[in-house]
Amino acid sequence: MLKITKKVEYALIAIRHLQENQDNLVPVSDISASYGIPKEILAKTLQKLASSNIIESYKGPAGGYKITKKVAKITLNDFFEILEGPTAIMDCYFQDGCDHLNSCNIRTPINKINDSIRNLFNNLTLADISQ
Amino acid sequence: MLKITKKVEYALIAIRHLQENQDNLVPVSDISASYGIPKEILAKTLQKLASSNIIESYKGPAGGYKITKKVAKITLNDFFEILEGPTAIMDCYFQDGCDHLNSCNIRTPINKINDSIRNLFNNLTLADISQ
DNA sequence: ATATATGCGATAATAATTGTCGTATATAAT
DNA sequence: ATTATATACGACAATTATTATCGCATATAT
Ligand code: FES
Ligand code: FES
Repeated sequence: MLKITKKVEYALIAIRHLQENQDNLVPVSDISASYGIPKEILAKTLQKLASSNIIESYKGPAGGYKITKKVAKITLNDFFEILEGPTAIMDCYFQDGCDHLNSCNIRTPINKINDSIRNLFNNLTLADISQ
Repeated sequence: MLKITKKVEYALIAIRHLQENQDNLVPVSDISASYGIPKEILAKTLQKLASSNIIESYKGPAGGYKITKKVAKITLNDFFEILEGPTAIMDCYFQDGCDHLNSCNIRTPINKINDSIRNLFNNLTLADISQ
């Protein structure tokens, strides 16, 4: 439990790689080959990051991806939520219609813990992944 | 991603319930009925907690579970690890033989983040779940 | 034109989680 | 002694989430 997904892992690896190669356009195949990441899954992940303007994409030969300047300002929480939706250790942190809400005796403390975790991820940026 | 399991959710609900009923022995069926938790799965979870001496078990009629005094000192990290094994957002935090170790460019930052999360859970106890 | 690269939806394979069933053991009460 | 209640434990089934693959479309540099 409490695992990040491979999708996020791959994305973080890619972000760091792009940060270390800021001067070049890097195609997906380069990254997937370098780190042994399945190409298609990485491609779709980077597409999502591109549509969120975290990276820029260029099509065609000699095309690829490039990091944007704002990357250093993207928090880990934003990054996670772009790829995986709301960060919550239990669904009922966001979901309003929880069946057990009436009888539930742990909602408040769980939400506090969740706040702490979100706070942690809100105070880290993608720049912190490259150190 | 980053979800706790139902097993842990159920266990936390049970712990809080037992804390609120310290004077009685509470059978699994009471808790499972009160919160709509599948009985068998809760039973096995409480058995694990009993064998770790977090709660005490009494067999036979009028038997059930009872909280121990040391509960307030059990950290959430210990609790999680009893039920789900090592707390790690990625396997390679603990696992030594990661295939990607040579090429991996995010191990150090990921491990730092993991330390922060473990630190968070090490500074909360089961008593904090009952507030 | 052609080769290379991203963009996108559908679907398959795998793994993890969640839940069920059957049986054994202990014990209090009758 | 017998019965009813409760924990203890292992094997298995069902469900869900994650991970990976496939096919086709679009853009663009040469
Ligand atoms: S389980 Fe949803 S509110 Fe507690
Ligand atoms: S993926 Fe295992 S060390 Fe980075």
